[in-house]
Amino acid sequence: MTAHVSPASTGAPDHAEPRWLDAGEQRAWRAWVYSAQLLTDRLDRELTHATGISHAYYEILVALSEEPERRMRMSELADRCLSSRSRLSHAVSRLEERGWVRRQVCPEDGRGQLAVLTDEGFAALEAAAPVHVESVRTHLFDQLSPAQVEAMRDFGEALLRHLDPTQIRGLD
Amino acid sequence: MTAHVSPASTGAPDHAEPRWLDAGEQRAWRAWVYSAQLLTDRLDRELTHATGISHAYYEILVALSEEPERRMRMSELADRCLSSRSRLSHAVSRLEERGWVRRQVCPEDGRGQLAVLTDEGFAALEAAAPVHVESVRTHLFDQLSPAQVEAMRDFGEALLRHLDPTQIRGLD
DNA sequence: GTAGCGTAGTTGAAGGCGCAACTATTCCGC
DNA sequence: GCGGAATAGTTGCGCCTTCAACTACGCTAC
Repeated sequence: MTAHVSPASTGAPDHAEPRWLDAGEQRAWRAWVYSAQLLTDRLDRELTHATGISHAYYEILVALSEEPERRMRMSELADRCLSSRSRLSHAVSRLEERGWVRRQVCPEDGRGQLAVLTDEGFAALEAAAPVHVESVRTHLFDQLSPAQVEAMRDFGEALLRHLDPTQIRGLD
Repeated sequence: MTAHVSPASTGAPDHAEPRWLDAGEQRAWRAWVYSAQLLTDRLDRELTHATGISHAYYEILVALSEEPERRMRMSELADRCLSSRSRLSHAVSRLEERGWVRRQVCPEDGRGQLAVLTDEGFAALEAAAPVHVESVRTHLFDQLSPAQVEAMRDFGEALLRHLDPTQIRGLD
């Protein structure tokens, strides 16, 4: 997967010999990729089928629901949801069609837009939340020892510090 | 994220009170979701931009390259790549257009198809592999202590046992 | 041998997403 | 206060993925 079309050369390197993975690393890597993909797929699928809300949309609703007035600037929301501006804009348009979010020009900045969670949107979120938490319990926490949960957190936070230091806050 | 539209009730449950996450679980969960998404996005992006091969396509090429004759039944390949049949079928069509894979009817079963990696496909994979392994090193292994790598493996394998026991083999 | 069922794989339509181009507004220096 | 650069957000297009319908072949029983 990361070391199969491999070495054989040890002579003059083009750009330095790639740092191939050894067997142990390979195994750890595959365990990570597979489990991450299977878990995200599973959670998304269960949520979508039970509630009609994809995980991506769910996260938007959650982010808005956590704000004081249930409203948020588009770009802040995009950052919070690890989404591109474009993607968020498309998504908010769909959520508007469902009547769960509406847009509102930002008073302080005429360029800006606020996404506002409607009561219907909040209700949809309330209905979906128990389904989601149950999936997360079943497929994640119930499968791990407390020590593994702790390891997962450390590990996740280590990656986060590298990949996006700004996201470290907000881990309530 | 999983416990914000929350309790307040403790009386007669509709279907039993949801098992909300406590603060520690919440934090571990968020660290996991964010890091998993950021890492997969980053790896996919770097690979795609540097080589024109998405991570999904890369995995198909890798799977084929690991087979004795660089060929594999479509459904087996789909399982190996955690892909639906449909998705794989579409993807193989695109890879055929690039001349990296070709289809071949399966001799033993007239219903079946074999996906075969061409020499051009193998060459493309050889070119992409060093880029990919470097990304994985930089964004994953370089950020973790040996103990964390081990924890990641245990943790990933625990989830795998639950989510898809058939994938446990193949972690070379 | 053929009816009926199960399996393998493909296809087309619909929706999600990234990218690049675009509009609208604000900020800054003068 | 005005011109140009920077910022906020949207939009259209194309690719990817899903879902459901479909074709084609194999298997079993009668």
